[in-house]
Amino acid sequence: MRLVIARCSVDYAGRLSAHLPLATRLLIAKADGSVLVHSDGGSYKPLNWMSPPCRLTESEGQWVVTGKSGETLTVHIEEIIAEHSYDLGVDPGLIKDGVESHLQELLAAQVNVLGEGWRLVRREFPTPIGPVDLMCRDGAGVSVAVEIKRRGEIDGVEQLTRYLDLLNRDPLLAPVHGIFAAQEIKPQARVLAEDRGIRCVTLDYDAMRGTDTGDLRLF
Amino acid sequence: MRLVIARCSVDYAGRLSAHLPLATRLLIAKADGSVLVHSDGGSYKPLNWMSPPCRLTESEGQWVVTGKSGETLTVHIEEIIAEHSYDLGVDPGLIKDGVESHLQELLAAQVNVLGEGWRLVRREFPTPIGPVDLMCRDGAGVSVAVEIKRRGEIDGVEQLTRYLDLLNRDPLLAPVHGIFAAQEIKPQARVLAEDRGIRCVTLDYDAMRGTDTGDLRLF
DNA sequence: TTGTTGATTTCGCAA
DNA sequence: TTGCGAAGTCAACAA
Repeated sequence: MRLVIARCSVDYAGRLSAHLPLATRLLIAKADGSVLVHSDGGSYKPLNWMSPPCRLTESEGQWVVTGKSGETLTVHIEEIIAEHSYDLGVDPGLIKDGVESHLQELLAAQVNVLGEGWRLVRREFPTPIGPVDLMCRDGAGVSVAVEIKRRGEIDGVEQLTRYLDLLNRDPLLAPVHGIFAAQEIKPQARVLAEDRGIRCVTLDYDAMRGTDTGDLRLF
Repeated sequence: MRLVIARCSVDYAGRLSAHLPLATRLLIAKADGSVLVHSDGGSYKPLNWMSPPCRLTESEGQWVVTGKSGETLTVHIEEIIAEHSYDLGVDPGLIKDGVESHLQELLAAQVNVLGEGWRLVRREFPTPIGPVDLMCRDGAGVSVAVEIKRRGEIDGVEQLTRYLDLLNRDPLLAPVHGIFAAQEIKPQARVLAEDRGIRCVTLDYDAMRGTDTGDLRLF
């Protein structure tokens, strides 16, 4: 990995065009040929960059990085303030815990929190337009399709609506009710869901993780 | 901006939990307190990070970065291989050209390419659930709502469908037809749109930009 | 290889 | 401040 502090201007030509006026920035050239242009602020996103696969061609006062489909990132270097190079080796990678699939696991093990006497039919219930997160039957034996999101927005309601439209054409299943479950539900999504007769449930990840899952399960 | 090359392990605890085993990495501490942990590969996204606003607390062999809502990024530093510090100043920022709003401008100036005798009623035509990108009338005077996307996916078709449902309740406008226009339309989106009687149009940004009079290429 | 979905998305605009 | 849609989104996973 090469780190260069330089006064530079940058031009990108690809799906869009972008330009950065002359200023002092950090240039990172990674081992795979990718280049990042960072300023001393903003979030983790560089001001400009080229993703791999790509190739860096260096000439006097200019870097040209060419991407697979012809995009180019051109860095005009006015002055190099510092330059360092290090061998980092391959990174062992990130281990995550607490994403949407975990929510699905937890709720699948605790469908009783949706209502008295509910049971899980199956996770990832298949339909021609994709799998329903959870298929349940409520206390009265009525089918309920559950869509689980970390953040509940309109798209999720539309997705569940398409599933329900389809599932309700199956006389063996119909009527199929719907539940939209998320850690956080946006007001517009809630309004749309309830307007369509879909029940909204807010999930508490920490509470679900802490709950003993065995005590109310029915088989 | 501080650049540190170090053998370190990293733990994040926030909306999710994440862990990085011991390895050599680049640590970037920006002026606003944010911290980025980069490896020598991947894309522009760091392995782990903390977005501003946040605060970096340093102690012997350990950085603790605390975010506004209590998330923490903890970097356990085993060995510092190199450390540099630079004053970059404030960046003048990025200038972009070629995004969705430009597509809308271009098509608004060339609605005749959608059909003989078409005219623009207005851009950003207001409805209670948000503005329609373009409202037109075709050669026969029938209203047509146009939704423009850079990438046409199912969400965009759903969005246009909601507009059409609403607009067709207005007897002064009805019947209102729909056009889904994008630089690239996903097959599923095309099928759904055409199933609902919405016409799909693929836009060529370069051709539209190069055209004065509107010989837009339709595929 | 292609397509679809989630994300500690981030970012920008408007109400 | 909040909400919502766009992004050069990226990245993981399935078909």
